[in-house]
This record gives sequence, C-alpha cells and structure tokens, in this order.
Amino acid sequence: MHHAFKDRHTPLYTQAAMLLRHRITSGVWKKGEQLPVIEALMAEFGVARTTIRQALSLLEDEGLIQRARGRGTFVTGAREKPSWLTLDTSWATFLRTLEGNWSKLINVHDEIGYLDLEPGLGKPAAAYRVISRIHGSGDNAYADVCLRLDQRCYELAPKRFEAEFIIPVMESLDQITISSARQVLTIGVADFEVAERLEIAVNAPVGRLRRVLCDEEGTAIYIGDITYRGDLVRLEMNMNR
Amino acid sequence: MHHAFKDRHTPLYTQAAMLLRHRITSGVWKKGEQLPVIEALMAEFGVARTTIRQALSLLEDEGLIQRARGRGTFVTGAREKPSWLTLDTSWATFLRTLEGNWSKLINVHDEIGYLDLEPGLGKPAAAYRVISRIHGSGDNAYADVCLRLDQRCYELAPKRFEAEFIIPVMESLDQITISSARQVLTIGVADFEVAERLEIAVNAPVGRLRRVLCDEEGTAIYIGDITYRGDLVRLEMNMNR
DNA sequence: TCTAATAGTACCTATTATAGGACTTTACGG
DNA sequence: CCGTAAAGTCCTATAATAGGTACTATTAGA
Repeated sequence: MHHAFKDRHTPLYTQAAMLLRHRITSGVWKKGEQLPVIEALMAEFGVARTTIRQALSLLEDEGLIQRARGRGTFVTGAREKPSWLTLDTSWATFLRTLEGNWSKLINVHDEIGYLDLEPGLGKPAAAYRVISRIHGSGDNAYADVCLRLDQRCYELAPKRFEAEFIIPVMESLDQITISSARQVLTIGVADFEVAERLEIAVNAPVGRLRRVLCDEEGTAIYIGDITYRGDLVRLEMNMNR
Repeated sequence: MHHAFKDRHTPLYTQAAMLLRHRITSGVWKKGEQLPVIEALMAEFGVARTTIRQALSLLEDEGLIQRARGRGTFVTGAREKPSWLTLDTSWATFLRTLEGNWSKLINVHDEIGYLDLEPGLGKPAAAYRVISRIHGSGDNAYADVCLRLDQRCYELAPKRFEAEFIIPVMESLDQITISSARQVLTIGVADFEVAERLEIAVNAPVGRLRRVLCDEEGTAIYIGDITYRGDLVRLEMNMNR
C-alpha cells in the first residue's frame, strides 16, 4: 500500500487515479510516453490489478491516457482546456472586460438594516436594493452574483440597473461618485445553489470575491458578492508599483 | 434517492462532509451554533440518515462539531482555524504583509531554457535559479512556492535570496529594477505534492498565483508560482481607480 | 509462425458503503 | 411526569470496492 494512500474515506482506485493524474500533469510522464505496466504499478502501489485498472479507466475517460492491449498504456495529454476567461481587477480594464458578456437577472428585493460588512471596507447604507444575477460569456455562466446597491443610487436609474452591468451604469451617472473600491477574494467550494446556477459540481472549487465601492463619506454604496467558477475564470492583477 | 453530489468515485458521505466542513470553516455556521437536524440535512442533501451521520462523524473526529443526543449537533471550533491571513496584492502593502511570516527552503536548482511563459507576461531569461519554498505564518504553512529568479539577479546576493523573502531583497538591490509586475490567479485543488507540503487534503481548494516581474527590457527576472491554501488565505485587492 | 509483452476478461470471495425503516435513548421545558 | 425534539441503534437488502487467480486476446518483433 503506497504511503500516499492514507485517506480512508476515498476509494483506493480514486486515490491511485489522483496520483497517476498528478504524475502526468506535472510532467513526470510526457505525452506519448508509456506508463509502467499494470504489474509494475500493482507492485509500486501495493494494490490489486482491479484497483489499477479502475484508476486507469478513470484517466482514460478523461482522455489523459489511452490503453492498448498487447502494447501498453500511453499518455495522450491533458484534455484541451477551454481557454480561460480572464477578468482584470484593475478599474480601467475591468470595465472593458465586461463588454461582450451577458447577464441574467435572477431576483430583486429590498433590504433594510444590512450590517454584515467588515470594518475597514466601509459603513453600510440605510437601505439596499439586492440584485441576484448570473454573469456569462458565450455559452457559459461564469459567475453567480449577489449585489447590494444603495437604494438611493438604485432610484436614479432603476430600469438600467436591472438590465445592465451595475458598475458601468454607476460610472455613467453624474450623481454617483465612487471614491474607493476594495475587493477581498477567498477560495472555497460550490454549495448547492451556486452549483446549480453555474452548472458545476457541488464541492467544485470556486473563488469568492467581495467587492465594496464607497462614496466620499465612506458609505458602501455597492456591495457585491461574486462567486467565480474555478474551472473557467482567472483573475489578472497588476501590482501597480 | 436523487442527490446533487456528482462525483461517482468518492463516497457520498465524504462529499457531504466536505461541504459541511466548508460551511463551518467559511463562517456560514458560527462557533456555538446548531447545525440543522439530521432530518433536515437528509432532505437538503438528498441522502440517507446513515450518510449524514457518517459525514458528521468525520467532522466530529476532526473536532469541528460536537453531537449531543436529544439536543442537536453544534459547531465547536475546537480545531478553530486561525483568522484569515490577508495578503494584499498592491505593491506597497504587499511587502508589508510579508513581515512576520516565515519561509522554509525545500529545494534549489538551476534551469536553462525555460519557455513556459505566456506571451504578454514577459520574455524568459536565459537561465533561472529555481527556488522551492513553503511560506508560513505562526504555526501554519499557507503557501507552496516555486519561483524562478533570473540567474543574473541571483548572483548579486545568493545567500540573501536563499534565506529571505525574494522580493524585498530584489527591492533592496540597486542593480535590480522592477519595471512591471503582473499576477494571474486561478482556482483549483491541491494535488498530492502540495497537499503534503501544506498539510491539507488532496483536492482541497487552493488559489494558484503566477507572478511575473519584468525589468525594463521586458525580461521576466522573477516568475513565481504560488499555491495558497483556500482555508487560510484571502487576498485583498484595491481597484485603484 | 512463434514468442514475449501486455492489457482484457471472467469468476469468486470478502468487506464496505449506501439506503430505508423502525425503534430506543437522551435532553429539556412545561 | 409528560410531551417534544433530536440523536443513536439496529436490522435488512443492495451496490460498490478490493483482492486473488486464471485464462484469453492483441500486438510487435524475430
């Protein structure tokens, strides 16, 4: 039994597949190269033929390998990943990356007395308009969005705020001044609701971004909670020295 | 029974435990709070009592919850995580957030002919010094780092580069000019190697940051590949409008 | 054609995971 | 003490996992 297979709550064949996958994706075995024969893997991992074959079957289903009776098992390469959707986090380019994307409204309601805002990010407004949406690009939903827009801002252009991307609209309105913009990213997994909305697996890795825009008085006029699909989205950051 | 867990190669109870664990560690359920009763979880997750109880048993073994017959199941936080480690991605504050953290050298070697650099991020240098490290804060390793430092820079202060955080050293050397700094963040899961180094579960969600620092000629004098623990680290970004 | 290499198949046994249902035990408040 | 809330236990049945053994089929090279 290979020392790495220590998780008693995951099947051996799943763990073996993980280790084999890692060796392929990390470059230990190159494309076109033959994997060790089943007998060798059995010996190395200390598991039965069944276990190795099940692991290899998983990898073949993913397109990482191809098995050939009489010849061996060969690395075919990682399945081609769809190209990343890159979202920039600098203000100027961020607005530009929204162009060409679509947005679908899920739900809108009012909220009074929202207090769940971390000190240092801003102070809550008296009332918010809560807008739930999905953002997408092409065929894919890439983000689940729940945002709070200060009711006073919302009332300046309600129809636009429900039909367009929020921040460009805010930018276009003279009565709204965005004085600071901060974001905090955490990394977690998709719960049931997000999984369904973004059409990903429960427990799939996601990025969670809280974005807070404040006016001159330090009032949070926009609080966005955005969940990005880890398999589709990458974030680009300029360090601006 | 219809349930939402899609991974056919991981037991349901393991997947359920993963989701429950995430809800606790991400703050959905606070310390002292009662979890929904078993019947409610059965209904929400679409699984049997046995499956829920097995998932809860895992979490109890980890000290995350305590189960009490007749009363309910409560978040104990006995294995409470240190509060979020916040890393800022703006240059000035980024350097400051490194203070107080520790670094452990894993491996150092030379590399010639590195080409795996995406156009737009910079052009590769002729030779790099590859430094593998773990970064930590207090008792916890929070990042697995594999960085490439242009050999010419490395030779300016080899002992310092192997003992200290790289970027502050680069900043302190007059002969090195950092002209641009870009970062790209993706979200994925920990593979075998990272899991072992950071002492997290294989497949735990992680953030992967590629950071590229270029000199005036556009040569990538530093290429850092940093894997952050999703359960410990959050990244703060200023939008700099 | 033959041999060696290698994966695939078949069959069996044993254990674990999963699921459903019913009943028991414990805790707490009135 | 009683009723309600909630976890714990037990039983049955099916499916999944894992290991072991032996034989078959395919491929490539001499």
